Amino acid sequence: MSVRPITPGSNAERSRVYNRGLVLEHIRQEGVAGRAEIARASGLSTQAVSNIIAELVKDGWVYEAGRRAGQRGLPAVTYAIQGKAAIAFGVEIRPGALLGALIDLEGRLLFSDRRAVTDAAPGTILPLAKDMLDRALDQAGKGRGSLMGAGAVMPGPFGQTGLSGQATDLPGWDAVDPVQALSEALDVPVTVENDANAAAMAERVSGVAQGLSTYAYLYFGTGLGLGVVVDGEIYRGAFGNAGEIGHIPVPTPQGAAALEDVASRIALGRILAQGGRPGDTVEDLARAHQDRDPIYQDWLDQARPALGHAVHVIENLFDPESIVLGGAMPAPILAELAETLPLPQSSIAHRADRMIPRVLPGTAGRMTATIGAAALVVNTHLSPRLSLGA
Amino acid sequence: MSVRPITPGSNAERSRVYNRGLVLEHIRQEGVAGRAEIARASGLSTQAVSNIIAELVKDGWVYEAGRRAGQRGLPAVTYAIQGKAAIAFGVEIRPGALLGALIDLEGRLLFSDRRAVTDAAPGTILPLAKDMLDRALDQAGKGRGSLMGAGAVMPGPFGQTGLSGQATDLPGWDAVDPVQALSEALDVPVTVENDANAAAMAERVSGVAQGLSTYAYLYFGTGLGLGVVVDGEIYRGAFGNAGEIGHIPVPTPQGAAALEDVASRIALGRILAQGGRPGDTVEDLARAHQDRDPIYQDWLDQARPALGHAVHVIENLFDPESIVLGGAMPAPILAELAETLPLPQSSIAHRADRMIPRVLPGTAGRMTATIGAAALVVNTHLSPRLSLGA
DNA sequence: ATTGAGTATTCAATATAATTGAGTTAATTC
DNA sequence: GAATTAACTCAATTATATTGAATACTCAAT
Repeated sequence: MSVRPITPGSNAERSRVYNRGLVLEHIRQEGVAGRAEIARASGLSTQAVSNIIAELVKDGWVYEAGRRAGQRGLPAVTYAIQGKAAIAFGVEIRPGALLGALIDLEGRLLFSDRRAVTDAAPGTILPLAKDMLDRALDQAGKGRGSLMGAGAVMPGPFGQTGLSGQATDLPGWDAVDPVQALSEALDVPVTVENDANAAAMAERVSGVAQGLSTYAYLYFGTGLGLGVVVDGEIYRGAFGNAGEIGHIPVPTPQGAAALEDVASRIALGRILAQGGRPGDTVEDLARAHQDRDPIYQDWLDQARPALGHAVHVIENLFDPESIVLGGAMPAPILAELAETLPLPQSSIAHRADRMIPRVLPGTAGRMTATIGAAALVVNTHLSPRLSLGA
Repeated sequence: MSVRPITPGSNAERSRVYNRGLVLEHIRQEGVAGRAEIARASGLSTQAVSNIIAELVKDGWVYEAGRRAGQRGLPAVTYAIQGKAAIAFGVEIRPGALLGALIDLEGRLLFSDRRAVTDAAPGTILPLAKDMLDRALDQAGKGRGSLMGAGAVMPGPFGQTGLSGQATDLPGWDAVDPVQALSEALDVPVTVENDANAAAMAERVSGVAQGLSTYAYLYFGTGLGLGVVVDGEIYRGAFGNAGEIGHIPVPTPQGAAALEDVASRIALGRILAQGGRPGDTVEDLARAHQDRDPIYQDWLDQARPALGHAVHVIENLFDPESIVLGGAMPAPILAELAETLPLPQSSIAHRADRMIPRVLPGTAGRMTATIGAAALVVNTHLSPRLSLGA
């Protein structure tokens, strides 16, 4: 607020970055594309597209992918993205562990690792992260030249606007600017995000949301988070804290309760523990699901209407193309939820001409957010927005 | 979906439009501003800002507003917006009436009118609208040269993406493309929006949201709508139907009910009618409020927690700077609601360092959306986004 | 009063990248 | 085989932003 962020003006160079992103975005969405086709889609002249493509070929980001036949006229030379041309690193910092992942332009996972830590203070984490990046590059056989940057996932809230105020869950990080600390330690530009937003990006770069540009992601992590992607860009709100869906009240037979007290991973783990079953790990939950444990069924019976309510609210307020369910939950549970959620008929999303399912199961597992951290970087290059001054 | 909107590429001319908008936006927010200051805020060179200012002065959009003293160095020449340099027309098409408004760059109302119609079909409305525009220009003493464009408010949903599907509430408009029909009839570029979004813009151009760029607007119209403005731009969602807050379920003592069945203008009118009081017009409601009619009190008792719940959801999902209450409700009722709404403590918006109230009373009255229609046009010129291809 | 530092501004030259228009190539259709 | 259509290239032009040098004005220190 008080510190107004510089809204960057445009000039020739920034236009080029932006237009280059448009070209890449189009190629990615179509798989292969010709120059004239890209020109029509972007409103640029064919000459401009030609120049940009030439630059991209020179940089190795795209390659010639044959000619398109069938039509009249000169067959178009098509181009495709050279995934391995560029890579991005992602780290996830949690109280008990440091996770890392390396992906390429097409979202392929080249490396992943997990290190347990007893102390997540910057002094411990930063050198570990640098180490992990070096090993990742080494193992993937890549040099720093092709590294676009790094993303980091940390428990929020962190002050997007400089005014943090609230304490983070990570001891020792209150006084530290994570972006600066990580940029220096890793020696690359760093983006910091919360888990739900990062996971949402993972789905766009390599997962089930590849064809989508405006969608929501319900993330099962510690609690329940909502990542919203609008036109290929993460929606953060005025203070960077949008998507706090875990605390919204949902109706239950016992009266209103917070969504994440009813429908989260923690909620399931808790009632399993109350019933004398193990419920701490993803595997515990998977077993409860597979055995059709009556306690799991109890959770499902209360989680389903609660999540259905959440879907209703998300659909009516955000009007997304679809809602993805993902995160630290066993894949079969996500699939079951996605298939059997009670979807309100009265929602604006309930339509006959709908092509995409209203709810989609996304990537499951503990690495989702970590991969998402790396996906953040890929996304800025593949669908840039001028307003971000990328 | 199938029809991908052309994401326009950037070039020198579009950059200029965009940068020109940045300059205007800065001047508007500051009241008066010097060139070097604008250059710092926008990242543009002072020379670029100088050129843009020269152009704006030539066009009459800004004027020299004295020199800034007090500092060291050469006193900066400051500039301010010449409100009367450009105007915008807004129309609101309803089943029973046609409303029109003319505002200038600074949001001042130059003309407003209301014509009752028995038939809202295009054949009736279009000539009437043209007539109203001509009279508006005449009465304000303005020529068409200073008219930037027109905005129109209609009952949605209309297919942003070409696929309408759902019937509109306006008979005769199903088969017509409103943008094209109105553009031809009025002979200016036309933007079409729903009432809540338009009203939200009215608040930004001339109302209580002038300093805000990301906020939400709860619009009391027929039912209850939500307009969301993100970074100065209307949030529409993937299919143009975002903000349908009226149908989301809220807890009541009698179980869950749709928000607009509990807290809307219609709901108040209905229970007043059930109690034998008149409740059709805004004046009826104002009287019930002023007399502290027990039926009004009943409505208030159920509307307050329901709206409080809505505020909670909006705050946690959108994280706005503030939420504005406005529309076809008597101003005293809006003020009472804004003051006495139960605001959840658990929301991310509940913070010590907050400068702006969480809930603000906005413009009341039946013309809000009509003025908003005109405000849409002003806003595109005063805070353009390159992605919109303005 | 004089000097120096700091800020705003202008002028002229340069740079970047997009557009335009004419011409070329290669396929399909008639 | 000619006409048509579509993709593409080349060279020239254009729009706009940036850069660097020079100038103007004011406050503060000497």
